[in-house]
Amino acid sequence: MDEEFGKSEAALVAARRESLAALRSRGRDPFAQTRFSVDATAAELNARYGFLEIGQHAETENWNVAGRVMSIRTAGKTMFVDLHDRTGRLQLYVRKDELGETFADWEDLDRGDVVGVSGFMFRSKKGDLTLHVKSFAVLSKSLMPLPDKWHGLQDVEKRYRQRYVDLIVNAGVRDTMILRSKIVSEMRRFIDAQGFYECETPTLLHVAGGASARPFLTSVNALSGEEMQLRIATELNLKRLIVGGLERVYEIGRIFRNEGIDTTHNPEFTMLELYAAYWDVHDMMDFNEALINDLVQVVTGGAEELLVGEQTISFARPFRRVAYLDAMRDGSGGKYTREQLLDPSGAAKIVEELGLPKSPTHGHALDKIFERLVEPALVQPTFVTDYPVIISPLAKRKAGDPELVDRYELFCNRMEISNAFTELNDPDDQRGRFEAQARERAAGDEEVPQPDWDFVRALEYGMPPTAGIGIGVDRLVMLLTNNVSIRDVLLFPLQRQHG
RNA sequence: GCGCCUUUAGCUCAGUCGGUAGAGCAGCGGACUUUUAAUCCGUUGGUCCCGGGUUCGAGUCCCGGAGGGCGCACCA
Repeated sequence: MDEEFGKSEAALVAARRESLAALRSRGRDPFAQTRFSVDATAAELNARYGFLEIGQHAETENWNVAGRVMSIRTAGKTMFVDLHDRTGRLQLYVRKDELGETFADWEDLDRGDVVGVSGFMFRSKKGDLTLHVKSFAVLSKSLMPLPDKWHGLQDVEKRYRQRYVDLIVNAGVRDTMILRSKIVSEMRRFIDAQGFYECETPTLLHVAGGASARPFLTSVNALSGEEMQLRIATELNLKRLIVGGLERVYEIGRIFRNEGIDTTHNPEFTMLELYAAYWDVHDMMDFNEALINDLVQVVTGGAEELLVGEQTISFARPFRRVAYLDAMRDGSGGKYTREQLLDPSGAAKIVEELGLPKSPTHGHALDKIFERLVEPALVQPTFVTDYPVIISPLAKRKAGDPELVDRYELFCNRMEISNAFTELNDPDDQRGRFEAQARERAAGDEEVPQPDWDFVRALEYGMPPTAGIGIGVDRLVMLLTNNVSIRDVLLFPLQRQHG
């Protein structure tokens, strides 16, 4: 029969189909309707029976556990099986003299099959807590061969394209994704405790604004094919809700930017944006510090330090603070002054001196200079404050220093983690800045968003003084889970269609 | 978009100077009533990413292409 398949993967699948047929012939259809009542997880049983000594049994207590068979070790008329569920591993022990004819069903199980087992706990001779199986059900059949039991799945391409296989065999990936879920849920808990409303704003917009990025384009059949864009930020709609009087709002949502893909960028990513009426940028800094500190403690079980790569990063409060222009000055050994940096031709000259590619705009030049001179040193959490207004079109000017705004970015491990400011609520100033953007766009810079004039109208109704923040959730998770690529914290990172 | 690296059995990987494809695991058959990368004996399994070229002969060298990774560019 095997000859009919010829190819080795097909032969492996054929062998599994044969054991499927064998199970069915004995009335054990893995795909039949079966309701198996699970009453314990691997982790629960391992914790609960930690007291058992070698050879000791807890025969009077019966447990029902379900999971995937990940290793089968036969020893004559007994078997040891590793069962994996979402909480971890549990060893099973099976004896032919107890199961009789149904022992044959165990012999037809393959690595990867899903079973439900009932039995009692004991500690084996080698000291492993083990479930002694009294009865069982085959709950699903795995027809595909699994990767190497020891090396797991290493092929990066296959790991991303077939994440389900990666999750089955690579425990670290599962741990990271579960930790991500815990981080996001703790984020919600922390925010909700301060009276914020979680809001859902549209993903499909006529004008994607609130950031500078190329949007994805689509069209709506029900509106005669009207052109629409996927959002590049949630900012403008959340601020409309502040105008509407909700006062404390946030959204943890998917953002889409039609730009490059690399270790810190995926075209769709998750952003937390949060707005609080009657807060200013300093309130937001306190909030930000407390939130990050809390998340670090949740991840570490109470510590305020994280090992990221080779570095230990301390999240003890307060975080370091440095003003944007001061950081540039210090990063250049005192050479580059505020006057030079805030002058478009002065900044262009610095770009040239540093050997950076020529920048199309003053704002772009400042970013490049900052990236070169300051960012590499921002390993410990640092608030960079007092950004120039020219790179902050939605932030309020500093009192007494209108070239700067009340804004900060939080950097950690050389990555931007959050961006926050006191929101611009003067509609005339906002209109002026949008008009300036419209001119840049007309001059050919496609990254600059189209102005959202209705947003100006909303401000004309009166927005309370407000502070807002955006936090890149994926990058924060990278930091908290010690991963260097955004793909390793995304379940399904974008990949080119199969070639 | 550019540069570098990479692609060999289901998985993890070797493959020398260009000489006709290897291992471990998994699978299959067998032994074993406390194993845990179980062990022991036997054994199946290949579009060497794709397409050209050079050569008596290409997994190996050359050209083109595809997928993936990293870096650069882009990403306030």
